[in-house]
Amino acid sequence: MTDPTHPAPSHTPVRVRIAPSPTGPLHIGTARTALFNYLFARHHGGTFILRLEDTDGARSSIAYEKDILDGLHWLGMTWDEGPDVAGGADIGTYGPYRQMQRLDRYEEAATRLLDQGDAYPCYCTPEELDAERKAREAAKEQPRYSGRCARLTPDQRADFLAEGRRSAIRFRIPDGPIVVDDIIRGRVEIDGAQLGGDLVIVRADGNPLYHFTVVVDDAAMGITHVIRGEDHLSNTPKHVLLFRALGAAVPHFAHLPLILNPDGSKMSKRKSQTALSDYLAEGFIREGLVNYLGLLGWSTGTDEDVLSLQDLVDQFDLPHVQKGGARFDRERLLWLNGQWIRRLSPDELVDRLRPFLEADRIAGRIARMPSDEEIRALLPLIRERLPMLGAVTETAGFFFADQLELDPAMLVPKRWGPQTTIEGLRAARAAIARGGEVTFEADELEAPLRGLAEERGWKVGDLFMAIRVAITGRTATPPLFDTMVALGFQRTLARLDRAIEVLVASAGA
RNA sequence: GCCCCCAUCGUCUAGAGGCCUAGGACGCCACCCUUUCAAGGUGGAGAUCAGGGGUUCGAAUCCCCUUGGGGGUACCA
Repeated sequence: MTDPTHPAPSHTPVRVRIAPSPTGPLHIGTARTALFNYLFARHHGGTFILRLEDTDGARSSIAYEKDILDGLHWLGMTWDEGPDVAGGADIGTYGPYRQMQRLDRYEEAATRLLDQGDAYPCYCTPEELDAERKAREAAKEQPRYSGRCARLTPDQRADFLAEGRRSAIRFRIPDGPIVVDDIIRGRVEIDGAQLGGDLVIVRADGNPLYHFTVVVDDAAMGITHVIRGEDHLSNTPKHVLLFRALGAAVPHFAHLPLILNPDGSKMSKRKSQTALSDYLAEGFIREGLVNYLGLLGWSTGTDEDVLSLQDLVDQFDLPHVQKGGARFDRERLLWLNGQWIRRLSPDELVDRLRPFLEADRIAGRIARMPSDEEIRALLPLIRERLPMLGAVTETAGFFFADQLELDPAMLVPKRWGPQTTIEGLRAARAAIARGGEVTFEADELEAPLRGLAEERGWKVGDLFMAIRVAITGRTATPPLFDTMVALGFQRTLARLDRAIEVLVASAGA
């Protein structure tokens, strides 16, 4: 914390925010940015704020707002200020935390900039601007607003008004270097002349624009550290200028590396699964996702890689954030998810599995819904076979089937023919029945069946595989005897009988 | 086009001038365990630290150039 590249937040209480725009479902990148802000806030005992940037009325919706808030909560994050529930009331004293409810503040700030001469009304129409841009393009000049409205006389303004023109408001961007001291990237210097000319901060229809609202809000909410994606780095000089013009303290900036598609471009819906809810629906659990996201672009500097949210809070720091973009690696996420599924308590795992089984029951992928006790009993057989919760039916669905779909070809082990298989299954059935229901236990089943194979000169693997497919319909299953026990004496025998029937029928034909 | 950022195994990364004949993890390949599949264990392949110049007794680490990648450049956020 005394690192020189790490502005000591101990002096001023940390205030950070995540400012999602409810124009789509919670994006995995937004979730990570939120997480890093959250970790930073909690690590330093600061305040984590959620602000909704909903000024794009046409694209914003309460459904997306809900998706975003629910997703962040689901991951385990809580915020100290902002709306706690979608559409709900704000918590915190710097509110409101929805930009649509802060329009008066933007208006006030814009008026101030106008009065100070830092901003001016611009009467150019979109058509004029467009023509200007094209002309510059043709002349191979950089796109940049000419500034034609920057020095209008009162008379000229009156004329435009008389024409019925409405004005946007532009903020003056002076030429000259602007320095951004980024905690992650160091000193970044950009010339104001490269910023595209004076910036529109309020549209002709009166709606304030993003670059303006973020700054007004960050200033008003006392944000001390702006932690966001690298895609905002180039625009930061505009923000710095705005903070200064508004007479506000410029916050510290930390630009995070972007999450990339497998091909290395900025992560997009087109090339990747970006909605957090889609991961949730597949059965990724919060512990796995948080762990993975926390390590995308940041590391502890040690060899540990299975980390809980609390571990991340304890160890998080900005200087260890990577500068280069990070490709999203589903395999690694899957592995971490499996790690965390195995670490869940039995009760917890049953609770998390239940909705997936219910969904598959409704979808008709399993015939009946198992009880909690039944799921719990199966846990030792399936928990290390679940990379994600959604795999439960694939792994254990045969337990809850009324009748297995049996493929005669699959029933016959590679080295065996149909006749041998029928023989083997009949003999196995007899041996199991002979053992009786009382001693129907994994330990008691193995010896007689093994003995049977030896006696008949069969490879145990072949016999066991035939039985396995007969009672599960699959070649890959949990351990055979545990599976039989979980299935129960009667059902095991019934399934063996049916498999024999199926084989006899297909062999006879 | 212009501006900005970045550059260590396929991927995520450790590394802040000598501890590096570059470490860990995922994935991959073997082997062990084993009735299948997993899980677990052990071992292995895998990076001339993008390339080239400097600086230094010494560079993956500092500087410059080149190349490559990414981002930005709206009356979108």
